[in-house]
Amino acid sequence: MTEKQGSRRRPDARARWKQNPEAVKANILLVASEVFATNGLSGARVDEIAARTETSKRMIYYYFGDKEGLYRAVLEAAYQEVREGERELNLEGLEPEPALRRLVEFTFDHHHRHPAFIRLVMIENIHHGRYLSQSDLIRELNRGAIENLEAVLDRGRQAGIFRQDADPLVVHWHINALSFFNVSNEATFSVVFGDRLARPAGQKLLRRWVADTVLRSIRI
Amino acid sequence: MTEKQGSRRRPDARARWKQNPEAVKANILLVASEVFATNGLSGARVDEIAARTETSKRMIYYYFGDKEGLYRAVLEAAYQEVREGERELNLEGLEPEPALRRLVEFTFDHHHRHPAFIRLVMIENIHHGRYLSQSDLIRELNRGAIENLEAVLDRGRQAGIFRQDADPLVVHWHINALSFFNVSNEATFSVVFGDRLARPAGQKLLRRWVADTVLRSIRI
Amino acid sequence: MTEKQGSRRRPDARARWKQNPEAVKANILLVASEVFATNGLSGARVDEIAARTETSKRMIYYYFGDKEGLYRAVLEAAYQEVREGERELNLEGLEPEPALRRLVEFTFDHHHRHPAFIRLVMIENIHHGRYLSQSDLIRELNRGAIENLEAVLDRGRQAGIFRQDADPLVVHWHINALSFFNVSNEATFSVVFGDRLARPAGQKLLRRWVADTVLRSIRI
Amino acid sequence: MTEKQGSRRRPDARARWKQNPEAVKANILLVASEVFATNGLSGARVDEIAARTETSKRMIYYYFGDKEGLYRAVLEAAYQEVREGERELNLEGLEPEPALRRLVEFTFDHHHRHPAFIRLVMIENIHHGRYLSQSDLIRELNRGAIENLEAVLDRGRQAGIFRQDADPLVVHWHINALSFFNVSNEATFSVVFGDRLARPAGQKLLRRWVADTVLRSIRI
DNA sequence: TATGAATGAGGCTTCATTCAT
DNA sequence: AATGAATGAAGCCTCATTCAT
Repeated sequence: MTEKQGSRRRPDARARWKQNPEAVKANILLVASEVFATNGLSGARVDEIAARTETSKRMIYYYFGDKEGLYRAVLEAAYQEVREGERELNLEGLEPEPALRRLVEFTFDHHHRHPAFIRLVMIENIHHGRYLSQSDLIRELNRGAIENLEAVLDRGRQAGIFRQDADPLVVHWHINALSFFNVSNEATFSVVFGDRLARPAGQKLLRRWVADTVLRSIRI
Repeated sequence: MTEKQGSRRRPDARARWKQNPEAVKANILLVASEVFATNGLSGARVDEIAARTETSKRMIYYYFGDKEGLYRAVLEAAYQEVREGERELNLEGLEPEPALRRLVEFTFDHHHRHPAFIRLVMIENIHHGRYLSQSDLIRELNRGAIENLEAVLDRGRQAGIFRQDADPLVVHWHINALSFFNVSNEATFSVVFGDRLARPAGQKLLRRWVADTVLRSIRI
Repeated sequence: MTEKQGSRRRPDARARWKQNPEAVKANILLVASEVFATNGLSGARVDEIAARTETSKRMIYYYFGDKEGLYRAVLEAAYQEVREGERELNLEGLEPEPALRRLVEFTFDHHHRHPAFIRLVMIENIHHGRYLSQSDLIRELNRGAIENLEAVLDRGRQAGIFRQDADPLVVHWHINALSFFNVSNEATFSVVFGDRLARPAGQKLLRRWVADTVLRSIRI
Repeated sequence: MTEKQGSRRRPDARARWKQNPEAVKANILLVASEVFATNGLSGARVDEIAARTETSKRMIYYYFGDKEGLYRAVLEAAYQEVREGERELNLEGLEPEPALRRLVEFTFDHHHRHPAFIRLVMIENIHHGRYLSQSDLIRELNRGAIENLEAVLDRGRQAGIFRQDADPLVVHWHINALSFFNVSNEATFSVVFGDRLARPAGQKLLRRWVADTVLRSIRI
């Protein structure tokens, strides 16, 4: 009697994925994210993605249409995941200076911990932002980032410790430029100038330098 | 008889290239640089490079071995050209602060004017600096950059206006990070946050901000 | 409980098809007929047929076995529909000449009004009549056509106005050749010689020409 | 000495084709013509064409771009070959009636002897003349056909034996319709009505019938 | 030194069909 | 009777590279 259950669902490894579209899609996205981040859009091989997946190449086309569709989905998922991480920051409870320092350090650490995301953004820039511009979702996701920062700057200005002309977009640009470059250009920078800044001590130094620099740039 | 004449009396545009290996190589490099910068290493097509060249596909293989060899040559040529531009700076004649500001502005402008070079570096980072690390030439080229900066910082320190702990490598990193990101991430940044900073007024604002920021970061 | 209600109270458009095998089959045949006529057997896509249907792809296989089975069914249905149209002609009440003229004009008009049928026959000829020859039904359907014509010719012969050697099969061939070609080759003929004969005035001209020609060919 | 020749050109079977673009292209076209005529555009397989060729699949793409490009080339070559056959007719030396009869019989025989061409035209009609309309060459080729016929009709009219209202385009249409249908619909016609008309005696009968019919249709 | 022709390996994608529920 | 998910085989095409002259 209970045997019936057994015959109804094979509990083998493959069957776990089958008939579970969300899991299959998530699995494909995860693998594709790695492969695209490692090899770029034209460098990535659909065959390699499929091979590292729990499912087949055919399902990639079933769910994502074509290679570009998969790349777009990977890009959206990456931005989404990243922005979700930022929600937990809760800068409102801190004084302006500590809040800003925390935001910088968070961004620096975050980019450092997510090189695959950084590489996807680099790749997307190689493609002139063509695929990103096709996504409405991503534009929305990023509005919030500026608003959070603006609130901190406002409080700092009212407290008389931040410059009146501090431009949230410029400060956001500033924080991201340093945090992004730290990861994106690590390879060539290390080849040319040695890896002193890439090693733990160097990263600690840079992290402090970046936070100090940003604060100095808007302090009165 | 008449055939020989025919081959001798063709001083047309194409013929000028032939029998002149250096010119042929330079022409190939110029075209390849554009194509690689636009499409990346795997995205570039040897056929497209050959078609846009004054010579034939066979010559690419003759002079550069294979696609990767051509890419390496393009990379070396790009770094070389860029570093040559920096020689004319002559910071020695200026006071430390103006000298540093000039260096920052020069770097910012330089990167802005050479997006193809920036893109080649981005592409090389996507490839983990693999091809750059094969080039001895490039490592040498860049030592000088640090030395120039170090001299300025030394003078500033001795004049008592720059921090004692100002690290030339970190300052170089800092200047480059901001100037590089400005070009490398223009596409995605504009898609997500609008192109206000990418337009002339925005670039002017950023240029000043970057110079101010760098100076503030090392001023006592 | 509430779920059962949910499934019972859905008398919407789609549900009307369900539980009614004949309607489902007819719907599939209608759609498949259009798609096969437009794209040919190998050019037609099962997915497209399914998508334009009120039901699902699975039902196509359930009712028709495979793509070829569906094509065969479409072919049979098309011939059947066409022959049914011919029943209403009632040539017996007319004198031989008017009867024959009416038959020609009817055929000409009929083919003109049923390009999808013509195209299915063209497609079947591309396939060397392979699928048609598998259908016993179709052979039967067509015997009648000859018999009708033969009766008219007999009456004309006995009246002394039609040639004694008028061969019903040849005359049938003749009528159909002209009426069929008019539709089947319209595209290429228009491309090469212009569409003068394809436009209404041209069709009127051809219709008369065809009827006249056929009559002249068997008149004494 | 003469050995040098031997070492310069390997006279084996494959080498005959190599380095001889026209021969390679002609070989591909010949094979492709058969395969497309047999299977249609979507039914034809590039792999099959390549396999039956003296060269490789790659060369098909080298010379013809893609499957459709090859199909277009086949179509053009087929029309060209057919029209070249018509040049030798020389109707000017004959009296109007014999000239017209000869033209009809020639067309009838010609279509009968070139079923592959007929099938290509059928296939092109299935595709709504889409590829034919892309060819400027083909339109030109066919103008001549009408002019030849017009000259014959003119002479007949002046001799008082042909109808004044005989329209060259309609007569051309008429001749072709019968000759074309004879080949294009042989398969389905035989399936439905038996192959009496398809066998030699039947073809002889039809050939005479067609010529008689056309002459009757324009005789005064 | 130079060129058009040639190529094999592998890339992306689509197809008719079947499975699990 | 019905459906969305799944699939293997095969389709078309492109790539970097080499050959023959």
